[in-house]
Amino acid sequence: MADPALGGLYADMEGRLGPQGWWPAETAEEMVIGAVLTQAVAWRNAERAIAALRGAGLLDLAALAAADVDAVAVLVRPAGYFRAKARALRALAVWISGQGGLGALAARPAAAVRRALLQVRGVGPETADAILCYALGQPAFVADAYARRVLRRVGLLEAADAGSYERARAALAPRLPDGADAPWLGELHALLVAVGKEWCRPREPRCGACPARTRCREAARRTADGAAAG
DNA sequence: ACCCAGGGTCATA
DNA sequence: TATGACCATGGG
Repeated sequence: MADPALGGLYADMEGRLGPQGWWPAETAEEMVIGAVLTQAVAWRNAERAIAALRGAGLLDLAALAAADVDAVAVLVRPAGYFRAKARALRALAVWISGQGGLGALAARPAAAVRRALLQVRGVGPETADAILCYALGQPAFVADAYARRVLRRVGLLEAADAGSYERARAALAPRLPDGADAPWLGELHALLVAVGKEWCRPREPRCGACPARTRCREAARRTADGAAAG
């Protein structure tokens, strides 16, 4: 059943932080490309790779599907893991093109599309959910590390559920508010990331909700606690 | 010289 | 199912 606290948390974060404008991409295809490039890397670095692809005329799926993997690898090098990401971009572009493009995928059942996305090498659960939510308009929640950390901190996720992506996703799915659509879930995720970024920083007093050696800032903690109370 | 960042794969138990 | 090694660049 729906958990009213999730809606309250959303409202409070939105009121404090305002619209986050995710996903920062000009087109749905660019969003898909960015989803791969930002894996385990600061968004700043993904942006450099995106700019390089744009400069080479490779910022669309049809072009990537036909491009040489090694040439793509050189371009996306600033995003790290460049060989793996070049291969993933090509595999994803080939698959999506073969399915008739993003428009055709958006019209298919989300669960089936998710399973298929996970078969693409280089696409894991988080990337798949991000694509579903931000590029395909499906009501998918991205239960990434920031979201899990913040939701656990504010008491909306048990520690055991916050430990892994799939556990968190399974625990949250039935509690999403009725009518939680893609724009709402996308904004919820963006807000959770914003709070998480502000909340946990290096070289601050230790925070139990953070990864080892990560420390938290007191002011941001009040923001999160306030959001939990609201 | 570390530690971290908008993950995922693969081998292993 | 769940760990651990590995992938690689850029910023603090």
